Amino acid sequence: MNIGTAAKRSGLPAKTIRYYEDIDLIRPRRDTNGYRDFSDRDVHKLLFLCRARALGFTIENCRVLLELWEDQERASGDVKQIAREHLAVIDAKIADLTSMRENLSHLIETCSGDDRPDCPILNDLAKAG
Amino acid sequence: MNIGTAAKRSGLPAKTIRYYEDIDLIRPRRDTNGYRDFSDRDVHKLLFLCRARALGFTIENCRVLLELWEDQERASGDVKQIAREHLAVIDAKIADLTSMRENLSHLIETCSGDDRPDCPILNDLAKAG
DNA sequence: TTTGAGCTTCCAGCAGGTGGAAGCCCTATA
DNA sequence: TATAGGGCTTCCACCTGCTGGAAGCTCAAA
Repeated sequence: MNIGTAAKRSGLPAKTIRYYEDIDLIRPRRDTNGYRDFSDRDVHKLLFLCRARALGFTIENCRVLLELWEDQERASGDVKQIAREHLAVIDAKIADLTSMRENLSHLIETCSGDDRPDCPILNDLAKAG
Repeated sequence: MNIGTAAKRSGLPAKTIRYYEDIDLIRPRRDTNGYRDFSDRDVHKLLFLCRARALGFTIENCRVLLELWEDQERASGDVKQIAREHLAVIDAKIADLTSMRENLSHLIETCSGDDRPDCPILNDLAKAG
């Protein structure tokens, strides 16, 4: 099938699929006219990539996960290890954002938000270290 | 003062400070030898930027906030508006990450993580749409 | 045959920096 | 006074993960 069909079936934009080929995540065969020709297996891989990316795995994570997926002999422990490391990264990001959120919402609460110039948000950003 | 000193005082790497000059966030004057010469006010701005970035404001947000900070006449409502919009962005990111986290930690829980090949994490990533 | 959609490649750019090379400048020490 | 080092300068490339657009080919329908 052509890239447009593969895009529809996998949920990824054609541009992204070409990019994934560029960085060697997938290797669809080519028709005689030069068009990419995707097999069902290719689409399956693309779906895999789409889901893994939606879970926030990096491209390099995806590359390894895809290899593990294709390796009939792999141990599930290897996959779990990657997933756990990724979970730690997500947790760190959540913690980071939550602390930002608390700081910022506190600042917003203390700001009158009217047309007077005094503003605790700016004051805080500008305060001496 | 030289860029090294400004870097130490502001907590920003010298490279980042040069970049901020490049994109016109700051305009330190120059010594006759071509070296940047930072005033206390410049360092104050850099600290402001450092804090605002740590709160996750984009560079363009920072540009506006810095202008508002320098404008004695500005209304605190303008600042509050930017802050509130940014809070909404943070909340969306937290929601996103939290949902990822839940999916992933569920997958991890169901994975035995031993040396057998059967792995629910990969199965889920690969399942038919 | 012509139109229009879909495909190809390649080049550029987004955010927000970071790394490195080549080369000047300044100071301390031998 | 020569030299070694560290800090400064500019410029260019690279990072992640795409995305947009231009130029040009191919294909199917009218």
